[in-house]
Order: sequence, then structure tokens, then C-alpha cells
Amino acid sequence: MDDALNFRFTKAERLSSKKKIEELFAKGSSIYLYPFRLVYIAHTEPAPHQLLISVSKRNFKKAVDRNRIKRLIRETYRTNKHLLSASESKYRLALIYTAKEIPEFKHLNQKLIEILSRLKNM
RNA sequence: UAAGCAAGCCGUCUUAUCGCUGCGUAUGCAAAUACGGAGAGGAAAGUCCGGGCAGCACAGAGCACCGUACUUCCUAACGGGAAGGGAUGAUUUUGGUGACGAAAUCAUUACAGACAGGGCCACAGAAAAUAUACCGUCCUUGCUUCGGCAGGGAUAAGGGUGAAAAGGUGGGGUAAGAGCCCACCGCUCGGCUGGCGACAGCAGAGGCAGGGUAAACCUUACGGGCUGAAAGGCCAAAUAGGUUCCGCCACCUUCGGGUAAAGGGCGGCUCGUCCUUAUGCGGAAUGGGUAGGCUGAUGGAUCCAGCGCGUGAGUGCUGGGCUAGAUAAAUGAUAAGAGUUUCCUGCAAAGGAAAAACAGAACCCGGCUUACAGGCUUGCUUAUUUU
RNA sequence: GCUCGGUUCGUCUAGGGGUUAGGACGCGUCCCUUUCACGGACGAAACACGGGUUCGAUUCCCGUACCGAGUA
Repeated sequence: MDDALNFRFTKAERLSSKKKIEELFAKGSSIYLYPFRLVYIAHTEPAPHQLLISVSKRNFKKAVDRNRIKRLIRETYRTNKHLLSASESKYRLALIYTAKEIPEFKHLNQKLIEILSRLKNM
């Protein structure tokens, strides 16, 4: 599977099972790099990397703001996920946005590249 | 032309690249791929009302509880809306000695009942509701130092208090007073007329028959069964357990049991002793049902136009259109350009900078409330200019 | 998504039409003590916001904002 230049983000790449999410938060490890907290766990199923994005309702009261941030994060992951394709094991990931301001795309992009590189070098 | 008010409408656009979710077509067993076309709002918000829809409950009636409250109408329904009535307030004009009345315009109005019943009305005040008279006014008796003092009685006109003081004004009357009497204003009552009705008008009777509070209890009338799509319906892995069927047990028996065998515990091992052995083991089928999936679920009290009815909210007919359907939850990101507004430079042309609101569907509708940069249209009022 | 409840000194609370809005802890000043603590006296300090009903509202009604709880 050569997905080095695959910028798609399909349903299979989203983490939506309640059980798997509970397992991820119960057993997973985490990396903190402002403004993100990344929770991850390796899995052995044939599925690709799976991602969940979370923005707290406590920090952003308006649904418009939460949607905006989640969309920005999804775009940055979509354009940078090839960084993980060289990795041997497959991960389940949860990206939690912890800052209290609405971010700029460029800044977010740079931070996401940093945190994905760290995960890759684990 | 400018400002204000009211009503209605809009509330960024284009291109390129990379993406997301349905739908249609084609290929494919399928996963998926390709092409085409679609993809947030006026409030999607708050969840304050009402309805559809669904499950459960239900003979009928009453009580309790909750809600609503001028009238008529609109509507599927409403606590929403329309038209009207009353009340209150403001302004202008006007009548009257006065109390107060009349007309016009504008604004506000949760506006049933206080004679069904009790309850409450702080402080102040004599008294706060069946008037125990504080000051005062008047009559009278006694005393008097002639200034008054004390007692008995009449009096709600005046003072003062209060949010509110027991109809008001003018006159007569009286010892002083008082609807005690009269006129007017107001009030109450029944009648007639107009209006579907709220109510209005007219003439008459009654000296007036008694404060406020029901967004406190309450009374009356009307309405309300409870629960919400996380409702409800369907399909259905793996594991465990349920049911049914099949297979698997050494011998004797007087059917109570006995002997043997297998496995396990105690024990270093043998012996010994104890426990278990069809309520078991294996296989197949099957019902419920978990994860998960499908449905509910997007064509409707629908939208647009025309004609008609109605003062209006609305409504009838005809023609045309299809306009999001996600589910850890799509509708996006980046770049360039255009347009709008504001500011700066500039005579101008133009250039530069900044801003672009409130806000994101979650079963669906009808309302209400709240938030909102900027713009457009119509009507009314005021001001200015031109003809 | 749906359904309930609450908001009173800095904090925790009482009060449910007329109050000087009460109490505890905390804070400040003074007294006591050689000093601190304890104790005593005095003081400052609050009804979320906007309308309405009423003579009068923290209290009753409506709306807004914020906080919290329940429900798979």
C-alpha cells in the first residue's frame, strides 16, 4: 500500500467506535505539545491509522468555533499524514486541542508536523 | 436630497488545486473507482409555547394538580396572530364659576370576578374598614384669679398623617355641621335602542348602598392522560448461558446397594484415606439478545407565480418547481482576483492599509424571545433645494 | 438532544411583600498578654441583570446572562 501521496481522509481513517475510543483513553500513552495533546495506541488490525479530533466545549462555547477548529486540524492531518506512512506499526490517535484561542492555519500546520515527527521517532 | 420610524427583502462573489457527505449513471462478486449534479440559517440559537409522529395507559364521571383569562375571528393547534372594545397616560383644541366634560392625534395595556368566602394592608396617623373623635367647631353644666379649666353632649365641614381617610363642585340649611335638602358631575340599578359580541347611546329610578390587594389564597369559565426519536420497528457477529435432538457409562443386584475403573486432594513415593463421575462431556439445530448495522429520516399544515374572496390575520382555485440529510456527526482548507464599507495620501485620476456581523441543521413543522457589520425596496413624518 | 434546579458580604449560608437583610469562618482597628495564640469590644463588606404587578419587590410574574444536576 503506497499512500505517500494520498491526501484523502476517508471514513475508515476516522475513529468512531465507542469501544475503541474507551480502550484508547484507558490504555493509550500521550504526548503533550502545545496546543495539542496526542493520545495514541498501536493496533494490529488491517485498518489504517485512525484519528479522532476533540475540541472542548468548556473552552469554546459556540459550535461555530468548535467546528472551525476541528476542520482546520483535519486539514492539517490530511496534508501531513504521509509522515506516519513510513512507520511500522499502525496507530489509533486522538488529537485534543487544549488552547483557548482560535488558531491560524500555518501555525497549526507547523505544530502538527512537529508532534507527528515525535510520534514517528518513538 | 438628508434624518427618524414602521414593514418587507438580502446578508459577499469568481477561478484554480487538494478534500468531505448523500444522490444518479457506468464498471465491479464486493470493497471501491470514474463521470455528472446537489450540499446550513434568518435566526439553524434559547428550548418559552403549540402541533404532527411514535410507544404505553384508557367505560364514563368527579376530585386533585398544572395552564390560560376583554370580545369576535384566523389556524392542525397555540400562551401566537388579525380586527375591534374598554381603561390609563401625553399633546392640542374646546365648553363650564367649579367639580369636570367633549373632540382629534399618539403611546401603553397579563384587561374575568373584591356583593362567594375568609386573609393581609408595615411606618405614620384619632381612626386602615361595622369609624370608640387627636387638634378643631358648636351647645350646655359647674368652678373661676375672667386668661381659662373640668364634666356631659352634638359634629366627619376644616387641620395634620398616609400609597389610600369613607363620593365631588356650587348653593340652601343649621347652634355648629352633615346627601340633611336642591342643581350639576360621578356612581349604582333595572329598561329600551344599536351591535354577532366586548360595549356604546338614550331616557328613567335611587341620596349613594361601604378603600386596596386575585403576577397572595380563592371563585368562575375553558383547556390539559403520561413519555419523547437516546421514542418505536427490523436484521444480527464473537463469547457465555437457555431449549431441543443425537452420541458417549464395566459388572452384579432381592433396585436398598455393592464391587471395580477414571480423574483430583492430602503425601517425597507406595500403601492408605477423602471427594467427583449423566444436574456430566462432545456435536448439531434453534429462540431471546449484546457489539454493530438498517429503518424511523426528509415530498411537506412545502415553495413560487397568477386570479378570486376577506378591512385583516388568512383562505380557495389553476399552473409550475423539488430545495441538506450528517450520525464521535459532512457542507472545508490554501492561493489569487473582484465587489462593499471605513481611514490615509492626492485638485482629480488613482494608490496604500484595515474591516466584513450574529452565528452551524441533528425527526419535522407553526409561532414567540434573544443576537446581528452592512446594504436594498416601499410607506409615513420632519427639514432643505429646484420647478 | 431532552428535562429539572439555582444565583444574597471575600467564602458557606438564613430570610419567601414593610427587616438597620441575620449568622459562622475570614478581614481591619482597639483591649487583654513581656510577645504570639486564645478570648473580648467595635467596624467594613452582599440581594446576577432588565422590565412589569403593587403604595412598597431580595421575596410575586416575564425575559436575559451565568452556574449546576439528571437522563444512554
